[in-house]
Amino acid sequence: MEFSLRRSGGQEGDEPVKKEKTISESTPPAHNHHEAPPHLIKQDSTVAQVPPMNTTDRSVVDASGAPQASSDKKGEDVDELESARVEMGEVREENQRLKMCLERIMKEYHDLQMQFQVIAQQEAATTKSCGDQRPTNIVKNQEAASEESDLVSLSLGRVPASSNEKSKVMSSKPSLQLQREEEEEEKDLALGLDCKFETSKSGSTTEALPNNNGSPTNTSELAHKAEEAGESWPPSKAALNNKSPRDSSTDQDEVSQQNPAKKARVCVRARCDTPTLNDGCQWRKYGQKISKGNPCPRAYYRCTVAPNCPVRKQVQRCVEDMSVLITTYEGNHNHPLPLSATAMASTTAAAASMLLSGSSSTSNNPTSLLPSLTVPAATIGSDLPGGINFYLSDGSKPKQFYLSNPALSSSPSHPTITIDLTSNPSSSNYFSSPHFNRFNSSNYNNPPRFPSSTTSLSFGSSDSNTMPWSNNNVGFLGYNYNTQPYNNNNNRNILSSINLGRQLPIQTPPPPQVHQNPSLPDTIAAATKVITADPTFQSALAAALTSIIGTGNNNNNYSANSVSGNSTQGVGEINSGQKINLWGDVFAASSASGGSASNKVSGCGSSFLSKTTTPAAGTQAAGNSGLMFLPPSLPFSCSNTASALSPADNRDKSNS
DNA sequence: CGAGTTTGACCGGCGC
DNA sequence: GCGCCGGTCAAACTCG
Repeated sequence: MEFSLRRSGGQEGDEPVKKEKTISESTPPAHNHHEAPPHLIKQDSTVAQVPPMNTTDRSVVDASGAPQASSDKKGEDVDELESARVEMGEVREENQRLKMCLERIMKEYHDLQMQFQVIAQQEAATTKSCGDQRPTNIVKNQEAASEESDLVSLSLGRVPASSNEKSKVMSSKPSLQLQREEEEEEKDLALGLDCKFETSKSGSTTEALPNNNGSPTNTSELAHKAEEAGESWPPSKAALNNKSPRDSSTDQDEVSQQNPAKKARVCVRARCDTPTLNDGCQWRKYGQKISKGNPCPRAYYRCTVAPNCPVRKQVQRCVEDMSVLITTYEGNHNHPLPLSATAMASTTAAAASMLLSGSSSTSNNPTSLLPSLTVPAATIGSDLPGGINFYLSDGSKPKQFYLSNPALSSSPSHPTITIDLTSNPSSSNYFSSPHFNRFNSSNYNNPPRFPSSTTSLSFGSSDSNTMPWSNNNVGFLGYNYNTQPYNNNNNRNILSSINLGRQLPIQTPPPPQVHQNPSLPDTIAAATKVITADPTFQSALAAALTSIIGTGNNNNNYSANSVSGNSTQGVGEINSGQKINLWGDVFAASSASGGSASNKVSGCGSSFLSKTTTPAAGTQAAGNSGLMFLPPSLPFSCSNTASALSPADNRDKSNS
């Protein structure tokens, strides 16, 4: 609770965060000590360090104040003093327990880090022994290992030291200093998600990729690219501020040349009866137009949280289903986000990053534009549609969203990734439904450029019946390349049927239990391996997943666990699915404090999309695979406060 | 009165 | 070169 409040305060800016941190470190509320569950390691650790002083101070005050009180209150003061001493003793005991707990966790963290280094070294040695036959793979393995160590930063915007440095620091620093450092990281986290893709500064990932032209390929650079793209969005704005619109000289030209694939967009489709999705941000409408092919007007909004925020969004009703609201986000926020906005912002940022990573790291091959889902050339022209289809189900309430293949974008200058939250139950045969073609295009008004090329990634229940395109019953996670070169047997194992885009050779042996209908735990475990193989995809996936199911119940164990903000060390390092876990934690924490703000209007977000996996299912998922499926509720809701864009509101301007 | 919205005009990219 | 269209601007307007 208190952690969330501090994070919330952190949204106001850097200085308030620092001040609040300082205050919190020096004089934490005494009651916090009792409210915090024991597993809130960091929070408790902070408290554990200081409260003795606090309580001591209080006892001092009592002791010093008592003699000065009137004599008729002396007995009362003595009683208070006694009770305070008892309480102080209890607090000290609890502090000791918390200290021990912290030390134990730190030790475990350190041990795990050492083990990881050993494994990484062994793996590197093994791959080196293979010679230079497949340097790309080796490099990618190392990169994967490196990135794995940077999962936290990739997910949460931390900029940690390398694992070695970190371990050194961890082992050498006093616990209090360590905690302060961790809180600094928390502050970084709280300061927004703009830097969430910043990775280790070791630079190991950049040189690792053999890829091409020096174009950025790792997540960090891609994110930077996305950010640059976002910030470079308002050329006219910049022109207005600095120069005449016609004076499009050096700077912008350079930027545009350096970012040919700029203006990535993330399109969110959600069923919503209210004019706009309340995604937590503040938006100002600056225009409205009728777009071709859709009688519903398209409204243009810009983010007003910060004066110069480049983020824009477009809101438009779906022409085929007026209940579906299509919100397209473009650009990255350059300011701390309200907690209620972090989920959507991180989702879109991750998706945009994913998008740009592909478009920037590859050539003109449209099918390779999908960064983490590189389509084998053989799939071009196949009958499979392109895109990532996330299909979440608790067995009875399937949720589905679709990340269109940006390579299929009909507007190359605006690669778009679509997150479909409409969860259309009628689209049981999703790819064959009329909706698909609509989603498949980056602009649903336009036909897809490559309607027949396809990749698909599906997340669904183990019930294959709920996975319309799953033709080999891969179960919980299916990602099928029927034409994948090394996947001649679709039923071989899940890894062989999944390619997360790097064309990695199958590094891990098939899961021990491989059969046509793998049991759910096995499938989840396999899926986890696959997911964890690609940090970029993890980010996008985790963000998207948590956007749907990762927030909501503020009084659950998940959010409480997330409050620590440091679960990466307690859980993430152990769990191969730490990234998703982290995102879930973040969003849970986010919703815990900011949900009330964003949910002041109950709209489609909660009413339509709050179908959930049961806590038990989430627990099972977390336990088996590290995928912490948090109790759901969408981080955004529909807002009635925004300007109307209802189907009836067709005061269409025909001003073009 | 300030913030936000509406709406006609304008601009630039793109296809023909 | 021209027209279409998406996107943005900015004055007028509305609202609290």
